[in-house]
Amino acid sequence: MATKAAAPAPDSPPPGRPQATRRGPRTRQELLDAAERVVLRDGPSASMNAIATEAGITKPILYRHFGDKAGLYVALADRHIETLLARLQEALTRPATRQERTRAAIDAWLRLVEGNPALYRFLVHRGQAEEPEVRDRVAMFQRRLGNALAVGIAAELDLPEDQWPRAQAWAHGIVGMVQAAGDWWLDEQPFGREDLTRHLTDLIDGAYARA
Amino acid sequence: MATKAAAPAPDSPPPGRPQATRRGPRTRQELLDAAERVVLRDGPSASMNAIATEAGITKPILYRHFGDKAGLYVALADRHIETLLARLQEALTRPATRQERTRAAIDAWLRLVEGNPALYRFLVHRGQAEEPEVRDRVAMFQRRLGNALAVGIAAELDLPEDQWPRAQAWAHGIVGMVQAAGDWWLDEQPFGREDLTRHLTDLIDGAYARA
DNA sequence: GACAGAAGTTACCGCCGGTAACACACTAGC
DNA sequence: GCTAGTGTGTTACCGGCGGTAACTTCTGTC
Repeated sequence: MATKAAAPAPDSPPPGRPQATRRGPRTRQELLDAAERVVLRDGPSASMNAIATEAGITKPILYRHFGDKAGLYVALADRHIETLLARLQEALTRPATRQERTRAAIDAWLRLVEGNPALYRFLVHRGQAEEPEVRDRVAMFQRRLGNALAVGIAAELDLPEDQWPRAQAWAHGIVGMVQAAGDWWLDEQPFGREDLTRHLTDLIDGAYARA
Repeated sequence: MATKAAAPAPDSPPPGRPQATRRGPRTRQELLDAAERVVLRDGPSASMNAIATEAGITKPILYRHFGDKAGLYVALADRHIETLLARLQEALTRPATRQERTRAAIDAWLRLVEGNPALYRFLVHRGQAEEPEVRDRVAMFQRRLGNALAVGIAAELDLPEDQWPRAQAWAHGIVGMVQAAGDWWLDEQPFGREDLTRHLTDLIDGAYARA
C-alpha cells in the first residue's frame, strides 16, 4: 500500500516551475536509475545507504520517495516488468502458428536472461529481501505472467470454462519451467540460446499436441 | 567449506562418555531441532538470537557449531534434502510404466508441499537470506534434482550422449515446472492435490510422447 | 589436587533499515 | 521587505541484526 501512495510518479517536472532549485530536486527517475545501478552491481543486498550515495543524496530522501526498501524494489521492478509483460503478450498473440508463438515467447524471455543476467536475477529471483512484502510483491509478476499465459492456453486449446484451472496449472508450471531452465542455462551455458529455445518449445509443443 | 568442517556431525553422543554434563552440551541434533522450530514458525528471517533462545543457549554457541548463519541453514536443509531426494529417486526408478513413475515423483513432491508448506518454502524458495552462499547452497538442491532427473530422462528416451544437454534442459525445466505449479497451487488451492498431479503428469507425458 | 579444555556467558563491534529534528532554498502574499 | 509555507536536504539517532573477543564456569583425567 505504501508503495503507490508514496508518490504518484511525477514523470516530468511540472512545466509551471521549470527549474526550481539549483542543487535541484532529484526526479524519481534519477533516483531509480541510481538504485538500479547499485542493485545490478552489488546484488539485491545493496544497502539503502549505498543507493543514496550513488544518487548523491542521503537516506531519508529515498525513504520520502519510496516509503521503505520494499517500495523502492517494487518501483525498480515495475519499470521493467510492464515492458517485459507487453513483449511476452505480443509474442503470445502474434498471428502465426502455435509453435511459432511459443517459440517467440520463450525467445523473448531468454533474450532478457542472456542480455542482462543481473536484471533478470533481480526480477525473477525476487529481490529476495527477508520481508515477505518484497517477496510477495515481486513474485506477483510471475503470477501475472502465469495468469496471462493461462488465458492464452485456454484459448489455444479451446477449453470450456470448467477446465480453466487445468490451463492455470499448466500455465504456472510452464512459466516456472522456462524460468528454471533459463536459470540452469545461464549458469552452465552448455549451448546457445537458440538451442534452449528449441528444446523448450519442443517440450511444450509436445504437451500441446497431446492435450 | 566452513559448513562441513565445523563439526563432522556427531549424530549420537559417543557411548564412551554417556552423560557428560548436567546442563549438558547440546547435541547438534538438538540445536537443529530448535532452529527448525523457529525457522518454521518465524520464516527464514528468524534471527540467530531467537534460535539460540529457543535452544536455551546463547548466540556464540550456535556460531561455534555452525560457523555462521549460512552454515546453520545448510545443515537445516541437508536434514530433509537427502530423504526427499531419495524418495524422488525411488519414484523415478520404480518398476512401473513411465507415466506411473512420473506421477509418483510429482505426487511425492506435492505431498511435501501440502504436508509442510513452511518446510517446503524454506527448502525450495532458498532460505533466501541475502548472502549468496546460502542462496547457492540451497539452490544446489534444485540442481541435483534436475541432474538426477536428466539422467532418468536420457535413459527413458534412450538418448545418445550428444543429446544429453537436451535432456538436461528438459529436466531442469520440469523441476522448475513442478515447483512453480506447486507454489501457485499452494497459494490458491483451486483443486485437490491429485488433480494437480494428474495435470502435470499429463503435460509431461504429452511431451514425452512426442520426443 | 592441579590442569587442559569444552560449554557457556557477557559485552561489545560495525552495519543495517528506518525516523526525528533541524537547516536551507525558494515562492507567495501582504 | 518581511513573514509564512513548502519542498529539499542534512545530521544524528534508534533498535536490532550477524558476528566475535574475552572471560567464567564446569568436567573429566592424570
